[in-house]
Amino acid sequence: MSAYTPSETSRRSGFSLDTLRYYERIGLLSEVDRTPGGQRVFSDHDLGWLGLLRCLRDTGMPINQMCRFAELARTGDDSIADRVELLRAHAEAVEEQMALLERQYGHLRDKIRYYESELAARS
Amino acid sequence: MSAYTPSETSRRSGFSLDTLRYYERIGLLSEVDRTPGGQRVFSDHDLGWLGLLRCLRDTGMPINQMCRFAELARTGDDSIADRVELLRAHAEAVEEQMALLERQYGHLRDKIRYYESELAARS
DNA sequence: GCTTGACCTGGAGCGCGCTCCAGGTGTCAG
DNA sequence: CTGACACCTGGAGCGCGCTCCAGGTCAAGC
Repeated sequence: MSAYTPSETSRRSGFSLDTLRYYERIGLLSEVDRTPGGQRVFSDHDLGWLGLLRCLRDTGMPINQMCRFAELARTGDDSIADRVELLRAHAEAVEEQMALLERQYGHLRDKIRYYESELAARS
Repeated sequence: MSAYTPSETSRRSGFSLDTLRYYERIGLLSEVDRTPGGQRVFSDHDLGWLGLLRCLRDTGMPINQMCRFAELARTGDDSIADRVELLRAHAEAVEEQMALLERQYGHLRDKIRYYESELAARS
């Protein structure tokens, strides 16, 4: 169980220092350990959790939904069923998002091809 | 060359009335035709352009980049090379976005599977 | 002990992309 | 002609997700 400074945690998680503090403030990150002097000390467990948060953020989950997830996680094992349900719903949303993205990416490629042919015709 | 009311244009494009007006205001949508009384009349050409805007928005292009694209489009055929370059750069960004999304979707599925096994073990 | 740089807090501010509002005008069916 | 409803303008406001700031404290190397 290693200990990490705030800046190292920032580097490893990809969240800025301000964002880490913000996440703690809004309850996304619960009660990080402190030195006697009050500076934060992050654990491997915190880093793991941050990794999950990053995954959720990158897949577009809004903050308030992540807060609900965090809240469930704090209530212990009894909430696992609820958590898995939340994640499944999110996974479905992500699937739709990917489908839309791919469809629009196709249109984008079509448009590029069209412009390229215009370009060729003009030269 | 059909004509469309604002509300019909909204319905067809998926942009709200306010958004259509906003887009015109910031130059994303240039000089929409008007009735003698001053109400907007959208053309097939406008709808086509809105379709492109939708494609760009759905793939995450920021507004200011779309404005630059619109500006190029207004300058005529000479800007086609610049436009295609802009679109190609964007397409690359979209590819990265899709790759990240798929990677994180994988992690999400892993997490769900992990929770499910926890759930099974507890029952 | 002193310096330096990382870190602390509470709170204000920001950039984005709309969205809403008030107060007025246009259009069209009956 | 009238009523009802769609639409107009300029400008303010909002929700999100951070980000920045001032003014101070802590920790570690010399």
